[in-house]
Amino acid sequence: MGNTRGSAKRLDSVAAGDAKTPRTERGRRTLRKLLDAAAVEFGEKGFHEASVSSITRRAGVALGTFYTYFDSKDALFRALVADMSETVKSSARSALHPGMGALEIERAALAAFLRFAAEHKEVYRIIDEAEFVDPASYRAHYETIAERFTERLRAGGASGEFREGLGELEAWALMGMNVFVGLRYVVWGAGEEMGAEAVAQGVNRLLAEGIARR
Amino acid sequence: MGNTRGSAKRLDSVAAGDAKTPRTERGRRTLRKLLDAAAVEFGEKGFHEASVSSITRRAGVALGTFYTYFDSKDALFRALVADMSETVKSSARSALHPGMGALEIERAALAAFLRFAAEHKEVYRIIDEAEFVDPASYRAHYETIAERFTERLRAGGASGEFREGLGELEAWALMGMNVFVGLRYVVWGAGEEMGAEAVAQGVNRLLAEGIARR
DNA sequence: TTGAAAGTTGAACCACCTTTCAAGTTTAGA
DNA sequence: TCTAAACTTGAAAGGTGGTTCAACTTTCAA
Repeated sequence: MGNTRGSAKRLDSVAAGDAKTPRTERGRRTLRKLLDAAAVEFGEKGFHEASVSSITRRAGVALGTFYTYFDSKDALFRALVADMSETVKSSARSALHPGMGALEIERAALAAFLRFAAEHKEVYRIIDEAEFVDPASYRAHYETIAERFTERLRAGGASGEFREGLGELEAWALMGMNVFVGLRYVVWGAGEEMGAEAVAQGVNRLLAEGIARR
Repeated sequence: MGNTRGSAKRLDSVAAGDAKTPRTERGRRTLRKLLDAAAVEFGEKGFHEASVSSITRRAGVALGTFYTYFDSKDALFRALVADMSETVKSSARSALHPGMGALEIERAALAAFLRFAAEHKEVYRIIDEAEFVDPASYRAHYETIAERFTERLRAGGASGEFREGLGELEAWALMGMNVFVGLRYVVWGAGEEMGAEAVAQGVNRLLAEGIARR
């Protein structure tokens, strides 16, 4: 996980949530170390197996320092989920360019999501575990993404590229496809078999044509 | 959760896994009480919040009795996941009748899955949590189901109802659709909005036609 | 009827981990 | 330079809850 640039923005969004805002440069560095260490620790062990002391050890700070920045282990997890949820969304957004066709947009968004997941496998796991540790965030995460899908489906309908009447149901179906192929081919299938582009291509054909013979 | 009939089979499959087989009728009753109580407890609180003492309290037996039947809290969870995974699969199987068209089979399987999920919401949660408590079972569960999907897609291709070349990728995509619409419309959307049949119908049309305008 | 195996009981043990805190160090602005 | 605020430290408090165990009760086959 990169540090030097771009992390400023991330720190903001985290601090806005459950972290206590540091007031010195040194404090910001320590908070960053804790967040990075926590992402690795939660990704490897899951929330309950992860321990605060192991996170601080990884971060190279004393146990007590943790509580300067977070009220609890839960608060850290919430801050991390909020941050990652934001990152996932913006990674998909950044793949979309004006002038793309509606179908092409879906392919590009999935490919971007898969590439992102390949680089940050821990994100998959942490967001999934939010279902049990912080259900409200989990729900909010998927509901927000489903809204994006719904908007794109409606836009495609309006432009005449998609059939009409597509809505929330289809949005959830598409989102589920994307999540599951990501789990299977990116998180589990470590690099072999199909790459992000091939998977996105196959799913896109399914979207375009369905499975029935013409 | 029913007890009197059918539970014999369930007990077998559980005992074959991580539970110690009872040798008397009384023992079988106690094991059943523990399993039923555990399903409720894990469903409500999740694995980590659930406690062995609360499960035994619910079951109306003493704390120590638990360890007559299970080596650990983990072993109980594994036994439950194995049992539920089996139940989910057979509920889909039982919805399929000879003479159905390939597309109709997919609709019926999804509708059956959704009806089952509506009646046993705790199953959804417990299997999902297995990703963190018992990853091997979680993976095995979805891989087995994906195989069924793959077989059905190939059969549909062979009979000329589906296009050819459908395989594992499409199987995971379909499975993901089903799981996510189940989460949204059955587990979260408590009864309102769309019922199982309507959801299955909508998803089926997506499968048949895709989303592109004809 | 009888006794050995199966099952039950719940207090106590114990390992683990989150959280606190008082004392010390560093930072940054005046 | 100086000092108040920010930050760091790690030992220890405090809780939780899984697991053990030895004494006791019930079952069932011979």
